Amino acid sequence: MTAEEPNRRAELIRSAGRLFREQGYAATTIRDIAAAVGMRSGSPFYHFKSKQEILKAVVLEGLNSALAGMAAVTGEGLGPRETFRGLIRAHLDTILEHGGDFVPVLLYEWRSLSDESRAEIVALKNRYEAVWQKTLKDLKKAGLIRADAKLSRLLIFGALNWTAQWYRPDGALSIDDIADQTAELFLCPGPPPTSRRPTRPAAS
Amino acid sequence: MTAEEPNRRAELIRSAGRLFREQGYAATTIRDIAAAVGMRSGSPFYHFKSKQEILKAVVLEGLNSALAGMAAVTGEGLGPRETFRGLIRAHLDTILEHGGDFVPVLLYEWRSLSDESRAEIVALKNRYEAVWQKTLKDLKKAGLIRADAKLSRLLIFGALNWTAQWYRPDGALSIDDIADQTAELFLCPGPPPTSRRPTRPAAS
DNA sequence: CCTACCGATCGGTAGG
DNA sequence: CCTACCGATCGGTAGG
Repeated sequence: MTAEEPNRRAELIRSAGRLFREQGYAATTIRDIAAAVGMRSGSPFYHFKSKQEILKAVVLEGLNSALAGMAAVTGEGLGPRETFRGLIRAHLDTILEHGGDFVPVLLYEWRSLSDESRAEIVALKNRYEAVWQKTLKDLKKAGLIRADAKLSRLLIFGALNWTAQWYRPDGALSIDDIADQTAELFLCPGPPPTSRRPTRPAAS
Repeated sequence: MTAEEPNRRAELIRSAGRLFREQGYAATTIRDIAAAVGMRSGSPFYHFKSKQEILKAVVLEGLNSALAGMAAVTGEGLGPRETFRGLIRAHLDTILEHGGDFVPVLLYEWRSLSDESRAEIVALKNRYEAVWQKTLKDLKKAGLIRADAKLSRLLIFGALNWTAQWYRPDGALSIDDIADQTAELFLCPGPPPTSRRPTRPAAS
């Protein structure tokens, strides 16, 4: 019995994530969440103090999986170019792979978090963005990226996060396709980092 | 008295747009909207049949202003390169300029629309996207764009729509800056359309 | 457009 | 984790 409790809690988080993503936080009732895991309306409060706590748990789940995916990339000791491509791929995986409801909830229900929850989340979010920012700054310093580092990050995040709205697993584009083309878009043209070619002066 | 009714209705739409954007549709009450324009809770129903109708009106407002901005660009008879840049600028204007609450509501409250409202909206949305798609196809055909036309549109929409989350009028980047750099990102490098240079074969 | 109100639903709790 | 329930709020309406 006690061994099952973490599972029930995890089930609630997973179901809540899906419902929050589909309907939004405010439009999802405790009764919806309870029914999705076969509980009665009062029972989720055995696992969570409030509806807000469920939202926070969902968002934390998304943030932690995003940070884990990121750590797997940065731990490989790759160069900035490969790190960049790996971060894109990891970001898309976190958002798009089956069960990827948590990060979209973070993105689109940010305003529904209580001030206290938001404060707790923001530190993790900053850590995530800081790693991206460092990678982009390195790329910019090496002349491998076209736009400004900070604007690049914001535009990339937008492009990637928006995939949650149109990506279909059975569509024409695989996650890898999207990752590759997004990376190429932001990187300066030219072959892999073997022969580095500095900026060519503009020919008249 | 009768001359003021359209104004009151427009006020309701504007206030509802702001509230929907800030709090989300489900979390905004009729009482919130009424209070924002100095009405009592029952009075908005004199102007709208239901809360859903208010949402539809807000979204239609956003879509129509987006289509108007687009028409102003395409009506100038510009080349594909300039049309592209103009569409980006118009899109950002619609989202970011003061009072730009309507389109973000469309983007983020899409799921809150009733099926009937959604069906009514989707035709306009398709028109908007079709113009973009045609411009991008022309650019691709002319070798002026890097990625695939359809993917380009989806990535651009993502990058542009995401600006609603971070753009600040008093920030370092103007709307023009963002428009310029986004356009340059997607366009093939090279000087303006005077001397067109075809794809250079990859040097070893 | 206001007053007064209704039925339904919702987050949350007590007590087991 | 269920039963039974409460207070509050919400979308919407009647009648003026």
